Amino acid sequence: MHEQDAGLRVVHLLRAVTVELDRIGERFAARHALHPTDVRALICLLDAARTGTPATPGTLGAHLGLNSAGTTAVIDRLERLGHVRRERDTRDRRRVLLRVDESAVALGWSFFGPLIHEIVAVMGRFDAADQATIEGFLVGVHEAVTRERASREQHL
Amino acid sequence: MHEQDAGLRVVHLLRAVTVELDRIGERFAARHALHPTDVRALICLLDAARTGTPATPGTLGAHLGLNSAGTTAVIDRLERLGHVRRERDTRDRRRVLLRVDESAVALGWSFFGPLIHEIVAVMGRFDAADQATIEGFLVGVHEAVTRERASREQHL
DNA sequence: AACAAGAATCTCGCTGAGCGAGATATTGTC
DNA sequence: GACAATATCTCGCTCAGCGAGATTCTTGTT
Repeated sequence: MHEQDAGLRVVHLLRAVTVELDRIGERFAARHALHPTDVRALICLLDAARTGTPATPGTLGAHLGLNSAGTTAVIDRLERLGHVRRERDTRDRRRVLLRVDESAVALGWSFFGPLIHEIVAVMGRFDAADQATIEGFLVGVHEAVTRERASREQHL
Repeated sequence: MHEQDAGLRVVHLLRAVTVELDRIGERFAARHALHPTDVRALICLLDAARTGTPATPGTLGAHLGLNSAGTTAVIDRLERLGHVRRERDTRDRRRVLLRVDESAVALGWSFFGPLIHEIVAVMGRFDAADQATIEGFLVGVHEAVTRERASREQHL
């Protein structure tokens, strides 16, 4: 069993996991009258809420790769469903702050909860040293993939 | 450092990697006048070609989660760009076989090549035992995630 | 203070991806 | 040969997202 073979298998596995996660996201979207983009937006907003970063249409659009018109449309849809509220920033009154509602948080947990549980269970099969190895590998892959993307965006 | 913390961090890492891979796919699509769906279709067709499975509009549509009309549109676009050819199956003349062109294979390598190289490099930092651990973990995650998706599709 | 330049968001009209319904061609079954 | 099943395609429609520009507010300059 050569290292390179293991590398190729791992690439395939990562891709397969990615595909499955995407599909789950799509299913989830369909079940809640959302579009895949809306789910991505919700995840982004929940992340921001969790880390305390203020979210605005501008930051959201940048994360999603949408222009301002598309971003407005996403927020309109989420607001109509009651997952998000628009609030004028009192400091800089050009800006709009996006507040996620309780329903959005609950929605997020119903999406990620079972997934987190499953993966924590898989991790539970390994001892502490192996867990550290796995985490180190994923950190490495994340860095490598992020670097790859950055270099591709550069010579655009 | 509790196991559960490691589990959560790993979940976040996997999600981050997924997001990055998706973005790379989108960039790649934009650079080659393709839509994200077209890239997914190409990957699907290349996989089929590699494993020798005959690809048809029906199987492709099923993999992509599109209906027949949408599938026809995807194939039209790929055919117009010269990446795919339609060929009537001589056995069952209702069916159309999808043949990927050389250009599509080259396109696939230009997409995956650097990514594979990066990840193989990350794997190279670990010894054989750790590589086996990593692979085992990813297999476990893949199974878990696939099971999750299946159970969600079930009670639809 | 008045004004220009810039920033954040929204509105309008349009293109095109993907859907539903139905048409067309081919195959296996009775 | 009539008929249901299967594979693909056509047509018309909806709506996500884009480009261009309008609107509202802020900041720096004079």
